[in-house]
Amino acid sequence: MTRTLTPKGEQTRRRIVSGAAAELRERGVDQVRLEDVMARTGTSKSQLFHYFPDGKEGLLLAVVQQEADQVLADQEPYLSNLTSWEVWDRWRDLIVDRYVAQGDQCPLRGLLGDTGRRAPAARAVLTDMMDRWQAAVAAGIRHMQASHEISGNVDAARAAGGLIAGIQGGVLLLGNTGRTEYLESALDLGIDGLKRAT
Amino acid sequence: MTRTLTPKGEQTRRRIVSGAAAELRERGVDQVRLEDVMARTGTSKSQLFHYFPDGKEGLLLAVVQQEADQVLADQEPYLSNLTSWEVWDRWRDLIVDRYVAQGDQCPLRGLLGDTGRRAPAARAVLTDMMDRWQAAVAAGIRHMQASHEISGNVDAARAAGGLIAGIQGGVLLLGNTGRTEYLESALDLGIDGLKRAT
DNA sequence: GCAAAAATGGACCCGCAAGTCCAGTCGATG
DNA sequence: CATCGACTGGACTTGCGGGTCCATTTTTGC
Repeated sequence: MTRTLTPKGEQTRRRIVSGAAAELRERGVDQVRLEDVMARTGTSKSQLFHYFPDGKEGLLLAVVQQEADQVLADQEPYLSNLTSWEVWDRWRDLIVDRYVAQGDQCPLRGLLGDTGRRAPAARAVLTDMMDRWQAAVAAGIRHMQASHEISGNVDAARAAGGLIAGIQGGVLLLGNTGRTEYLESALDLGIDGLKRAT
Repeated sequence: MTRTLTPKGEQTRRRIVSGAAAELRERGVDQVRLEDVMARTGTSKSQLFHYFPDGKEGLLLAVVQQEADQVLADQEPYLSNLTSWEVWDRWRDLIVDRYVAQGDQCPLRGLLGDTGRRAPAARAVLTDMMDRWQAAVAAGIRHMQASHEISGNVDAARAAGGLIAGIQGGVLLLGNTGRTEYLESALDLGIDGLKRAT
């Protein structure tokens, strides 16, 4: 992939990616111009195309890859240790806090809209992230089932999917309406439902 | 608003709006070109600007207004009569069927993404729709509470918001991954939770 | 220290799509 | 049947923004 990159080149490349990520957060996917990235990172157009021969799409992909990992990492250490209701509640609060603080600055949201139809590669990265996310939550549910705190009748993977859908929708509506209740309530409804599952 | 429109003009205007709506479904908000609408509706650019002096944005707004109402209308007669668990279940199935059939052709999804940041008017129409949607679901919850089939402890408006968030997220993920489980499970998790609420 | 390759600057090209303009036609109304 | 305003056609303008090119400077490896 990267054929020959000197230390200096690698540094510049990183600067471009993180600058593009910031620009993406502020302006949204289909509003970012290469010129914006250039201005913010102090680079020229030829540098952009030097490091990302596929142009905007390639740059976008690099950013998405980085940000997708970040989304999951931001949920630690709770996400990987959903082994008691206390942790579940902390996880819930962490998500709410994170997205409320972030507001409508989600760098990935644009890709989930129909902008992503044009960027299949970026979309694939996101689907992969969703899978990992769902798997982590499902593992938590199974753990709670092992300790008989969630009914064994619950389909862990499916319930995890429902919970994640609620989070996605909640974040989406948070960005559009500015109201946090959607996200909060979706999480509460889902988690409370699991607690009381028969 | 409409100053003088002869019957013929009104017909043309309608043809443009519905053609634009179809184009919107197929290509997505930020991919629709005026030229596409012209081709589909057999109109010229001057006609577009004759009926929509504000250009693309105005046209878009007209379409969104129409489609937003449609979203709610499509959920009838159940949405307005969530007075028994049987109706709730039918409503649930209707939503799943509708969006599965629709696939990723949701004309509004694009607006909910960050494309909507540029179109505040269109976004306002959507927020209004969400409010009406939430109010209808909340009314259903309150009705079930009156007949003691949902606990009085449940905050109806809040729970309705959570449910809608789940639907939104489910539809979003359906469009991206092609999997229906997110939407189905979000609805099940939410409705089952209401059934068992203490 | 010297080729070769990588890194950089910036001018240029090009296509696309929104929006403008004006000339011309149709249709309602007196 | 005359006239005015709504309606239509289509050429033209304009600006934006992604992508290309080449000359120049800097770094690397021998």
